Amino acid sequence: MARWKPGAKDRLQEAALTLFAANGFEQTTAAEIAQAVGLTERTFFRHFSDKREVLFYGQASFEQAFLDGMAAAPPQAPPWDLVARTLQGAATLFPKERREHSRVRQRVIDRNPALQEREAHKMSTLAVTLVDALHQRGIADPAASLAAESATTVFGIAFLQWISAGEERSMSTITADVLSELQSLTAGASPSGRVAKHP
Amino acid sequence: MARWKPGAKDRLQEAALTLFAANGFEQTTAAEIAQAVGLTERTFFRHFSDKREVLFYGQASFEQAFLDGMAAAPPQAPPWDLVARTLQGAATLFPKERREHSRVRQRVIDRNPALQEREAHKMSTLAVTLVDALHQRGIADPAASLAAESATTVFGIAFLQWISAGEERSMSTITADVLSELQSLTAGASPSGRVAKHP
DNA sequence: GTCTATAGTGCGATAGAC
DNA sequence: GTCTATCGCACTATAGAC
Repeated sequence: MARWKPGAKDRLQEAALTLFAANGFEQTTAAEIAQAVGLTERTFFRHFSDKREVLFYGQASFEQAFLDGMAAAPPQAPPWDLVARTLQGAATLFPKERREHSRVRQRVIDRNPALQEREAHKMSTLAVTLVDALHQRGIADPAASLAAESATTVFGIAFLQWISAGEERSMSTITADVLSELQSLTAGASPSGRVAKHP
Repeated sequence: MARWKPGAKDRLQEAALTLFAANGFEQTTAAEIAQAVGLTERTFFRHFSDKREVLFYGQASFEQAFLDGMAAAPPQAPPWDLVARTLQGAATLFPKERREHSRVRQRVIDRNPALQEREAHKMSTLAVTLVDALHQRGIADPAASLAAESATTVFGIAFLQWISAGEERSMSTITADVLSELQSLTAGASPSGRVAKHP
């Protein structure tokens, strides 16, 4: 038996989500989270540079899924195709089994502005990563920036739909739908007669 | 003469920007900012709920300019027209005279992740405000969300261009350009032969 | 692992404006 | 007298330095 159980980071993350969901983010101290898994506050901050990060670590593999999707496109693919591919890559991160976990996590974030800030920042960090990848494919600005931001926008809207109550469709189905809605929107008219009709 | 000079909030903001630009955000304490204008740390936090907020207060009037632009559109205007109008409203906030101030502020933000988080959050707050306004015009989701996010995306990209070195065009010219680029992008091909050509 | 600075909060006191 | 801006002090948690 090892002196320390492995996976301290994952256990801290799990305990943190549970405590945040039960008692709220601000009401939970870093020391409490650490104690819950038999570690000290100091160790918590060794794994996570700040308290919020415990809910967001894993950004690298998150971004990689988007990049892998983009990489699956042919070299000369136009930007709009790359957006679609990128979203297909992202969808692989969200299989059915993760839906409930995602809902819990989102509920915690929704109740705390500091966590919303971090989430917004992680999305804009993702956009920067995607812009770089698009530049490397020879896409110039502002097309590259617009494509990258459109991808994160569509992803964000699709994700909220995916975790909404009663939603059954897969993430990849939803991202494709939202993406085509964006295309319709910019063409000057929404599909399904949605334009300017009062509800 | 009054015991307290009026406009303490504005004076704190001005002093904060100067100190942040000179010494960096983290190296500047709230107490230093307060002292610089003859107040105490406690008073600083009475005006600003947290240290970052000193660079972001004024969000309400910022958002109002977007809403005013949207309000100038006819009642049955399609979402895409509303995006364009919203951006025209936003552009009124950025006359030539503000360009240099915006550059200084942005340089401070660019050098600090915590400030980038706040900025990202303020943009997503703006998007929520715009979604509400679109809903009130009878635009349904996901069109409303996509239109709101597209507006903030175009604004953000246009703003960075507006403050870039050597840029002379007005904000409203740039937002219009970026918006039409987005339209071209979603149509499947970028203008000016930019697609998939290596630089 | 310990020590410390800073952010940020709560509450009571004070000093004018009205 | 009321109202509001400020101050002063005690306090906790975060986060980084040593």
